[in-house]
Amino acid sequence: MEEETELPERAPVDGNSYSFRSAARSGQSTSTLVAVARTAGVDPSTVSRVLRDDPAVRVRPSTRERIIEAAAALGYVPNVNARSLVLRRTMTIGLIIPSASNVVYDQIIKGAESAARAAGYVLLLTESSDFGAVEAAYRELVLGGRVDGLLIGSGNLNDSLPDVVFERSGNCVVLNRLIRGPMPSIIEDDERGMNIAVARLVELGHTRIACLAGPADVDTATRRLAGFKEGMAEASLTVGQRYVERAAFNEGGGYEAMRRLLSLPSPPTAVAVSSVIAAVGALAACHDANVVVPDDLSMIAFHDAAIAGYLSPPLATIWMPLFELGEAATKLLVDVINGKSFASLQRVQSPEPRLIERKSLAPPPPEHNTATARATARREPAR
Amino acid sequence: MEEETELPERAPVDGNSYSFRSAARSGQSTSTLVAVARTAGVDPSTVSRVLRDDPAVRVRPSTRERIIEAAAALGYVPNVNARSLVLRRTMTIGLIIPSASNVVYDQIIKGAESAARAAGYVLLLTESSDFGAVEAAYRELVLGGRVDGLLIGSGNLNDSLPDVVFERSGNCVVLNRLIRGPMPSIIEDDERGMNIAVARLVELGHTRIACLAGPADVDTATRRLAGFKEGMAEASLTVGQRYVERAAFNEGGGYEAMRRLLSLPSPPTAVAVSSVIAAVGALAACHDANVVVPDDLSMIAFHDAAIAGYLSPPLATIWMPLFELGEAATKLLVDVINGKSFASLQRVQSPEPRLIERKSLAPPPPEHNTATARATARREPAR
DNA sequence: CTGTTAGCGCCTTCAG
DNA sequence: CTGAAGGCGCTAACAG
Repeated sequence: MEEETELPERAPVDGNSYSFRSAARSGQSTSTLVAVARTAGVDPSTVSRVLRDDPAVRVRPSTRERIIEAAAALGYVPNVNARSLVLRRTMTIGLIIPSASNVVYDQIIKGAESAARAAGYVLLLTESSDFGAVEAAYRELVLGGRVDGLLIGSGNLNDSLPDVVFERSGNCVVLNRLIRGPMPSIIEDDERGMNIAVARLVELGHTRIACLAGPADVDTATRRLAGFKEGMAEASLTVGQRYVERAAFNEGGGYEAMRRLLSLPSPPTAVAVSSVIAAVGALAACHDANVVVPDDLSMIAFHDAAIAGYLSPPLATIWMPLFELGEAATKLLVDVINGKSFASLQRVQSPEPRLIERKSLAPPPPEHNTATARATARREPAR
Repeated sequence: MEEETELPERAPVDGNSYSFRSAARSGQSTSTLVAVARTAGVDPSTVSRVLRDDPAVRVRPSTRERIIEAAAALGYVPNVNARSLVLRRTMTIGLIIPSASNVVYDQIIKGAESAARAAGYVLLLTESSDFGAVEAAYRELVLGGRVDGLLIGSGNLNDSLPDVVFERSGNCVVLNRLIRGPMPSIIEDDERGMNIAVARLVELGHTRIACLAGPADVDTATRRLAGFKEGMAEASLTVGQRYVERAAFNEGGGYEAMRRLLSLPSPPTAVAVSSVIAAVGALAACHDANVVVPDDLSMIAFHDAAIAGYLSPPLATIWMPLFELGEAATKLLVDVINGKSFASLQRVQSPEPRLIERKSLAPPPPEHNTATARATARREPAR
């Protein structure tokens, strides 16, 4: 079955230096509207109208055909810059996110791309994490006329949105972030998701439930924590003294925070983790401390991802409608761009968050077992 | 320590419908070159020259200052469409990749972005996995004049590169893929990386070494497999009958392939996995089959990523210069765009691939132990 | 129904 | 050293 596609075993490297200068060197299509018009024997404006399916024109079929043929023959592709210049719109939407390699943003991107395409727009992705970059992006992209609007998925609450953006405050939608001010913003029901997680842990019989929350300056983290507390209150449970840990949304953050929770005099029997990636680290901390999930500790994480099903044990998660968030944000932005009215704040409520049950969930261990396990755990050396 | 940033406990949703139409509705800066020229009392062309630091101009300082001030006061941002139209270059590079949420492409993107910025370009990211999309992207982006060139990181060997792209064959660089034809292409030394992995396993005393390779139509997978065989040959080891598994580069692929390897009559004592993500699945398969890594089986994966350090056990990897690949590809493309000569095929050779040692590596188990473990393993139920 | 004209905002020869 | 003029490729009123 080893059908190797033929390839030099070790391809020649840095060989033969070419220096071909392609015809289309400047990167632009060589044939223009006038070229097409000439070969079709009509006026450029007619070509423009026909090629754009301008409804306000009814050329005779033979002419239309001639034009289409000429365009095809010349490989004509309209120049978007010229078009944007006169139309004053680029049919491009900018999306600025902290990091593309993130299961969360991946789904958001796909949703945004889908909605953009449906509305006739293309997406221009930019990575950057702080609002300083947002300002730069706003200038370069929106003010520079490169895009018609901007989806902003970066930045945190403590940063203030750049003045330029606020002053003009047009053509922007903030995504997955709650922002004060006139700018429309669209988020998920993070509280609801966390409610569901806590409710499940309560249902299993847990009372000593911890929350491995995200950083204090990220509002999704704050809203998830609020949902956690809400869920605990609804179950008439108190949130333990040191049962709320703030940590970065990455493996290292989850690892360290989990270590702190496990070293508590009276550690939790369940933990709701604010992010799948942090949960990977949290699981690692459990392994290192000989704490068995779910026997000693139940774990559930916010946001579902393929990897969750392949951890040890497979990790229960809360699925959130991230694709739909990307879609909704894009639709909202398109409305903004077109001057339609819109709600200043929206939550994506459907499909509903749902629990993905996996093996990391179990009833709490009998009391004495737990104490013993933890005593052992605390003596384990650090990683 | 719970410094919650103030927020409505549950913010009002879908409330007050705005319909403000911002001043900059069309998304473009309102102030133009002529506006700046008027308020500065000079000619537009002078403003243009000063603002671009045209070396062929020495205005008197006072004039220059007046211009700069006027531009700042009006918040002037040049319109890139107009500029591109006349310059015939957009200073934008398109990057087309299968999926952004991939630790591999993440690093490539960051490298490309860095090099692009350094050369005065911005990156336009597009996600799509097949060459059909590449064709569409080439038309829309390159021929449409939206970008000056295209970095192509998608597609596989069995697809043929679209005719348009081949005919024009300008302003494109293929990245992480080996392509026949005139188009420049830049890759990593995948063979070398795999050599290192095999060498380490051999050094530990393994002889029954398997390769969990990627799909046959992806050339990186094929090159890694070639490196595997090369490494085995160098150690005078034979590659076992069924010791080469082809699987998708994802968790599920790794899981299934590993299951097949473990169910072999005489299973391997070590496995080199072609991708970290597949390795996550492979590890899960081991857990499910009660095969202990590294006691029963050593594992090493191609490409390093943060998550590798937080798996159970932490997974040894081969680090590859992916950031540098992105950088190099971008520099190459910039050369192509500028008509400079370039090598048709390049390999990124520095920094060198290196082994990241982690706990998934150990000497092979004593012979009889292994047999027993495997007999047990085969009786385990499927996940 | 089709051609004519006038720009969109900017850069770049040219004169002055 | 600065202003004037033309045009990049396209679309959108206008005429005809």
